[in-house]
Amino acid sequence: MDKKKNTEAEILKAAKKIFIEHGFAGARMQAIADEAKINKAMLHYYYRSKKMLFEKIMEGAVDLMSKQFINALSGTAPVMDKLKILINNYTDTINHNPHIPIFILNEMARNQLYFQTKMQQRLEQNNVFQDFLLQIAEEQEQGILRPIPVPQFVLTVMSLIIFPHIAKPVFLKIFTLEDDIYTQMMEERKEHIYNVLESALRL
Amino acid sequence: MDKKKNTEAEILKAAKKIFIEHGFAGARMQAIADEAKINKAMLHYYYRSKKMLFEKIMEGAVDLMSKQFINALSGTAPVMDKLKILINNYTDTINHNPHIPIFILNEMARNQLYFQTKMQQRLEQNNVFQDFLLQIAEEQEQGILRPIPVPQFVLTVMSLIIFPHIAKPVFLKIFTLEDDIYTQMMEERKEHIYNVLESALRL
DNA sequence: CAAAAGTTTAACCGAATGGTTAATTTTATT
DNA sequence: AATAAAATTAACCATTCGGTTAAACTTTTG
Repeated sequence: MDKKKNTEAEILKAAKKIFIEHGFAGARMQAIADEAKINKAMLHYYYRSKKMLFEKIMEGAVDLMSKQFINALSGTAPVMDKLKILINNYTDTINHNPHIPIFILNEMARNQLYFQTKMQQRLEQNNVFQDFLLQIAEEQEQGILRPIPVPQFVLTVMSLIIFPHIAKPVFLKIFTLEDDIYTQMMEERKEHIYNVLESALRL
Repeated sequence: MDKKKNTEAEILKAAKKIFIEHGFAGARMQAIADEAKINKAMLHYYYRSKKMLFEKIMEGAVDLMSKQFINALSGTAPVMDKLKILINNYTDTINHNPHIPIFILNEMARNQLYFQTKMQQRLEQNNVFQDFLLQIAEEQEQGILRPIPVPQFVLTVMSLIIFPHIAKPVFLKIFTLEDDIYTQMMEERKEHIYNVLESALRL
C-alpha cells in the first residue's frame, strides 16, 4: 500500500514534468518511465493509456490555475482589491510553475473539444467567476470603474498577468537577461500591472 | 520549371497549415503530403527532412511578425503614434493568421537554442527595435511618457496585443461566444488597447 | 506459513513514422 | 525526334512508439 502510493505519485510527478516540458504530442511514455525510474508497463498499470495519464496532468494544471481565481475573486471586497490579490497569486504560482500557462493554452488551442468541457464544468460548479463579472458591471454602474465592456476588461487583466511568462524565452533574448533576473522582473511587475489597471480601468 | 515552383509552393502552403495547427511534434509528414496532394517523397525531395521543412515554416512565421514591428516602429513619429500603428498591424495580421502567435511562442518555449539565434540575428540585422527602445527612454526623459522601466513598458504593450489571440479558445467558452464575434471583438479591442496604453503609459 | 492479491519487470507486438530507393513519367535541351 | 535532366510515384526500410503479456517478485490475508 505504501509502495503503491509512492509509485503512483512518482509517475504523476514524472508525467507532469515530461508533459509540461514537451506537450502531449512531444512527450514519450518511455521518457516518463525513465524520469520516474520505473518500468514503462507501470504507467499503463496505473493509468491505462497516455491520454488518460495526460488528462490527469492537465486536470491538475487547470485546477492549480482555477484555485487562484477562486482564492482571489471570492468575497465582497472591491474589484480593484481582488485584482491586486489575483495579480499576486498568479505571479507567484506561475513563478513556481513557469511552463504551465503555455502548456495549458497550447494544448487547449490544439485539442479544443476535450478541455473546454472540463473547464466549463469547473466554471459551472463554482459561480465565483460569474459573480465577479457581475460585480465588475455593478461597480461600473456605480461609477467606480470605467464603462469598458466586461470581456475586454477581463482580457486586459489576464493579458498583463500571464503573457509575460509565455513570452519569457523571447524577451530573455531580446533584452539579453538571465533567468533569475526575469523572475525578479515578474516580482516587480506585480506593482506595475496594478498601476496600469488602476489608471486604465478605474474612474 | 513552372510545375516545380508550383509543387514547392504547394508544399510550403500545406506544411504551414499542418505545422501551425499541430506543432512540430504533432505534425505528420504524411498529413502534409495529403494536404498538398502529392507523394510524401516529394517533401524530402524539396526539403530534405521534417526539421528543415519546419524551419522554413517557422522562419516565415517569425518574418511575418517581425515585419509588423519594422513597419510600425520605423521613422520619427512619437511613440504613442507608433504604438497605434503597431496595434493595428498586429491585430490585423493575427486575425488573418490566428494560430501563429501560439505556434511561435510554443515552439520557442520547447526548443530554445535554435530560434533564439535566428531571432537575434533578425534583430541585430535591423536596429529598428533597439532605436525604438531608445526613443521610449527619450520621451520618458522629456516628460511625454511615464518613467516606467522600458522592459515593463514593452511587455505591457505586447501582452495587451497578443495574449487575447492566444487565449481565444478559453475565452470563447467562458463567455460562450462564436468565432466571428471574437474576431470582431479583437477589432474593437484595437481602440481599447490604445486607450489603456494612453492612460497607463502617457504622462 | 501458504495461498491469494497486488506490484514490477523483461520481452515482445503491431502500427505509425520519418526517410530512402529504384523505377516511371514529365519536361527541357540539342 | 532523341537524349538528358528533372519531377513524381509506389514500394520499401529501420526505428520509434504506445501498449500488452506472461512470468517473477512482494505484500497482504486467512
